[in-house]
Amino acid sequence: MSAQVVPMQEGRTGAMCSQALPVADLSSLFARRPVERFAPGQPVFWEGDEATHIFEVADGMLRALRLLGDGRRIIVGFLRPGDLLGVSLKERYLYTVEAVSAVELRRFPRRRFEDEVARHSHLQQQLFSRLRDEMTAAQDQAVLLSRRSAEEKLANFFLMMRRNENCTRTAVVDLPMTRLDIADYLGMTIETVSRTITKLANSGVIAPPERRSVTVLKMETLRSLADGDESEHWMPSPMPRAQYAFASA
Amino acid sequence: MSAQVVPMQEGRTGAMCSQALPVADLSSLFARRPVERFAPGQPVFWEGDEATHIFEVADGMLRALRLLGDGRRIIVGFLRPGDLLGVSLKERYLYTVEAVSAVELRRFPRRRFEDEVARHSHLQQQLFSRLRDEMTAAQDQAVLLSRRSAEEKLANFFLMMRRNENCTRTAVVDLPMTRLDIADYLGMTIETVSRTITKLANSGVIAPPERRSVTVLKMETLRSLADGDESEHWMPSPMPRAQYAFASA
DNA sequence: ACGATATTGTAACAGAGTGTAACTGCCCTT
DNA sequence: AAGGGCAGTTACACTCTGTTACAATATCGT
Repeated sequence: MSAQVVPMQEGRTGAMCSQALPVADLSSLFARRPVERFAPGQPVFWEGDEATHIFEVADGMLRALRLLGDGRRIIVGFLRPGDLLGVSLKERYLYTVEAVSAVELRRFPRRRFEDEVARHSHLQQQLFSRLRDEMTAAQDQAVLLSRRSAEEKLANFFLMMRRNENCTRTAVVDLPMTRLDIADYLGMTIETVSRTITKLANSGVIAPPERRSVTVLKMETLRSLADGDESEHWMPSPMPRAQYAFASA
Repeated sequence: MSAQVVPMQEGRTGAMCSQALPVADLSSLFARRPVERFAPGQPVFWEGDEATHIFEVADGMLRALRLLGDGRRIIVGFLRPGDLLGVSLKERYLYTVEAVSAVELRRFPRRRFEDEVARHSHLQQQLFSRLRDEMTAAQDQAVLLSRRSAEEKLANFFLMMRRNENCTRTAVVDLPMTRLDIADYLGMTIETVSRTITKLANSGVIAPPERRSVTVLKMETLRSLADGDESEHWMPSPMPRAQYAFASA
């Protein structure tokens, strides 16, 4: 997930990590910047603020959220180390970002960031790639929100949060955020989150609820609950298909 | 809306529309391409197909959709003249695109498109701008889907579809798509769509339901129903705000 | 023009999810 | 150790939406 905010995935794949070259990749832009620390709950910037900086998450987790007029809150994504904040934005930030756990960030001036990117085509590629990932994540979230039951939503959520973790049959998934955060991300209420977690625990898919983590007991069952989406992760597609059209009606 | 698919907005704003310069803007790449026609219901490409071309909508309306394993269908956006299809994609298209009404498209090979964009920085700017719009739209859709009632969703939908139209107090909004399309876009069922439209008609906000259009009688009321989002379209933001952080806990 | 089919509208019912509120457990303060 | 505050859970009544079924209407093909 890390919806709106450019997941890293590949990032620096190890190896040539020295800063020999001036700008090896997007992350290296941030490498020499000082670390800024944010306490849990503390805001980094607000929706509507002038977008002066791009941030890279060095450590911890953050939430990106939007507020509706009547106070309803929507979390559009959670951010983790390696993610960038603020790339996809125009003159103003689209959402508020707050620290969930203790967070370390590095910031880079937006103008200079754009200059650097414009100057180096390989950075451009990377940026486009990140934007595409971000788009995909945003779309996936839309799909998740539109046509899925509480159980499916949570199953998906646990799997998304499991990213990084080893893919064993059982796993402990870290949940630094509160139930309210989860609810606002999945478009439900904290009560439904609680009830559903309890239900999953009763059916033995996960261990009895802990405060800040979930222990998955039956990974496969969880996967099947989460499924429905991902329909089938796209094999070449066997059938030939009409591609061009004849005008009619 | 036009969710995932890069709304145009500015596009060619009239004036210097001749193709004097080699590549004035993104649209001009498509200008000399032959028009392809698609009949209503006809697919342009499928989710998972290799992304070989970028398309520009010349006329008509299309829907971009994704299918879930169990047959559930999610429409991630509707496309209108000036919109581009396929820009945000990786090697494969993320969604299926089908014609809603009779459609005219122009296509451009993706490789060449990317070359052109990489070569001209002003095209890059435009492409980034479109991607940002697309992101915003995707996020707005997520917000719409997550925390809104049937009535709010439809009110929003009508307003989105009214784009272009003159902003008078009453207006006829074209709805080329079926109720099922609307339902799958808003994450509800056709019955709920029907009921809600009837309700809006009974309360005098819109005229009695017509098949392929809606006549808005009380634009302001519709706006207030749709509101809640858009919280306040961002005035400079009055209060000073802590921006940096002290580590703690 | 006519009938078949698809789309849309209406109604009754069931179920999932919500909201309120009470209750538990935990952590922190005093 | 007692008290307050907060996050989380649970229970219950209620609401909204989905489901199912059927009627009405439009669309299409012959």
